[in-house]
Amino acid sequence: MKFDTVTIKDIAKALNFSTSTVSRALRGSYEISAETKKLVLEYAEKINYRPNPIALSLKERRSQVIGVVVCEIANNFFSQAINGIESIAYNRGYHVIITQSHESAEREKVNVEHHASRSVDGLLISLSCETTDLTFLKDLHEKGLPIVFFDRITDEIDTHKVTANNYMGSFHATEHLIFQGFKKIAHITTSPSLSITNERLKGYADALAKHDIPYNKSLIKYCNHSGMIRQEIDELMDELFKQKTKPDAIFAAGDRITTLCLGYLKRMKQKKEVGFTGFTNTKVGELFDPPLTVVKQPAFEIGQTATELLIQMIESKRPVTEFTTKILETELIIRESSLKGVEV
Amino acid sequence: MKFDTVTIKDIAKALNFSTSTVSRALRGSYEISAETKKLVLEYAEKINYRPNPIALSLKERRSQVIGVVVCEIANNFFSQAINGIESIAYNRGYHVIITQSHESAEREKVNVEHHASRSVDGLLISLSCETTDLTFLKDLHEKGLPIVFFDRITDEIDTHKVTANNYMGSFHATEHLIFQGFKKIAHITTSPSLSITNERLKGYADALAKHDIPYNKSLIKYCNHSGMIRQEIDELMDELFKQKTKPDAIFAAGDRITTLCLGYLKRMKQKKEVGFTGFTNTKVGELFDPPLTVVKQPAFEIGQTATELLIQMIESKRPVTEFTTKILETELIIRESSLKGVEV
DNA sequence: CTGAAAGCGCTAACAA
DNA sequence: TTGTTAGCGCTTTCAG
Repeated sequence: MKFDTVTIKDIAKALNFSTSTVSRALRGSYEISAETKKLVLEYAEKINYRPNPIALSLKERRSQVIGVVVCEIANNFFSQAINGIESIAYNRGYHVIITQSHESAEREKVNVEHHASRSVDGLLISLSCETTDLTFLKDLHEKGLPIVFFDRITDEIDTHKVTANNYMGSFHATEHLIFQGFKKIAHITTSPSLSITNERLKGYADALAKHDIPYNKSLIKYCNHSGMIRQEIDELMDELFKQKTKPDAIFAAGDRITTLCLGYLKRMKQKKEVGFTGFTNTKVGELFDPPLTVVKQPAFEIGQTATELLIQMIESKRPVTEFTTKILETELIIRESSLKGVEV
Repeated sequence: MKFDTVTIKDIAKALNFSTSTVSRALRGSYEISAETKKLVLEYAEKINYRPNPIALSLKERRSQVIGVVVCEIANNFFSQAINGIESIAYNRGYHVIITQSHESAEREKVNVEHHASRSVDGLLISLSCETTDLTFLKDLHEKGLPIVFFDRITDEIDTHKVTANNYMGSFHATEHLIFQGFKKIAHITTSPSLSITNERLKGYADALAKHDIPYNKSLIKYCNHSGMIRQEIDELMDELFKQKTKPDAIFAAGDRITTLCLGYLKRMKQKKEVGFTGFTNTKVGELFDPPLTVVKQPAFEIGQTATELLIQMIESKRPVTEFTTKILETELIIRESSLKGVEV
């Protein structure tokens, strides 16, 4: 607490014990007489004593805090993942504090280092799309800070990772569009620097290949800001619809991108003509016009799994050296936006 | 940092100074020779020294951290408000850490006290709908912790408050429905314990009164969980449509409630018949079927304003005793969902 | 079973 | 200008 809070010292003084005795009584140390323990506990209760976690962190280098860094909480995937994180963490006695990078590499670094310097016990991170230099994370990792990557992961650091099966999610979504008869499927995706981008691109490409549809580079558009900036999407879409091979369907690779693309199509009155599906965890896909076909990620479970792995690392007696990468399956929810020739 | 980090002591040892000299040099104290300062600064840079904020907090009782407590980040209003908060805070050199109460009074208390005990410099809070006992906040406030309430505020604590003009927002929305010819306007709202609930209810009631429409209690439904639980909404809606006075329009008072009500109407195939408007900051209202009429709150600005006031309190030399309550105007965005007799 | 004392990293009052 | 010392709240050897 910040202001004139009761400390262990106050208890000691009032009860005429030493601070160490009080400390021991409070932590339920066995080497203390039942009577003293009772006395201390009761008095502490009475004056509403609360241990100071800052002092504890300084001493113990433990905080019972898990730091989370995501690009943006105003994103259905991440807010759901965070709920998964909290659901596990709180049950295991950890606090969760959340920070946003806003897709800025610099902000991400600042957040991570701030977490570390405030002694979080572990870090859960999904990388920003601007991030290229991972040394700040490597350093922390080498110093022994438990880190689990989720969603946007990296090969450069050897630790636990949890992500959706982006490859298969993308493959199925693309194949679904192909089954519907679409032939010129554009893929609007996130920054090429991200793991998810490549996984999804590969799924898309493999689905095309399987069905002998030529892979047309001009139908692939990267958003370097992953949908943070509307103008970027508008420009990409403009290009897309101005070039000679115009798409007959769009497959968007992210929550924000999906919404922005839809907005664009709506404004251009193309919503009904162009087949559409996207990676998004929105809960209101069925309320859209037309109802939205989506690739839904198990966001909550991803958050949970990442947190379980992290806590496992944190609480492990000896350094963990065996790491897993968990891949959770996505779900393709088919609604009208991807059905060919259906008028609502 | 957590593990074998360089401390001021290391620098002192290496350079053969005392720790205090190093400390002073680092903080740019004037009472230090230019040469020493240069030496220290350079060495610190070289070995990548980072001050330990935990130690600082313990000592200084300052942390350059602002704690935020909201019920839920998976809510357009709150995620936008948080972006407003961060936009100001980071420019002023504060870190922002976010926690969620999930509308649980207990969790809220835990989060608040955790923030306080980790020495946040100030607190930004929007109350959970379950909260009735505010003593934990009063205590902290009396001890001098700067607190600013936003959105869901309270009369019980005298401090700065920032909220939308819920009364007028609600009044205009209701009047708009009346202008459209709706006569049996149901109001689905949040928990009666919340400030916003009453403000919105009053706006609704006054709009009815102004147009001589009887206020019918059976058309008012409270969600005690503010839309966290779908079943609650479904039951309310069932009741609403089973009673003798069935609503011809619905006015929903929150982001989650809005979506859940819409989902219900959709499933009941009532979407086109029943007029609809709701408080929500969704960015995709126009993509809905039908496009959604909304009361939009200046969430970003609310976050910004609250943060400015908070930092002002934090940095004020003497205790602030004059408090303001800022009320920011909402915006009614009219789309088809509230237009009578329009078929899309 | 309990107390004294040191120390986590840092700052600041006091001395020199 | 610099060093010494105490102390923020707590835990933990080491003695008793």
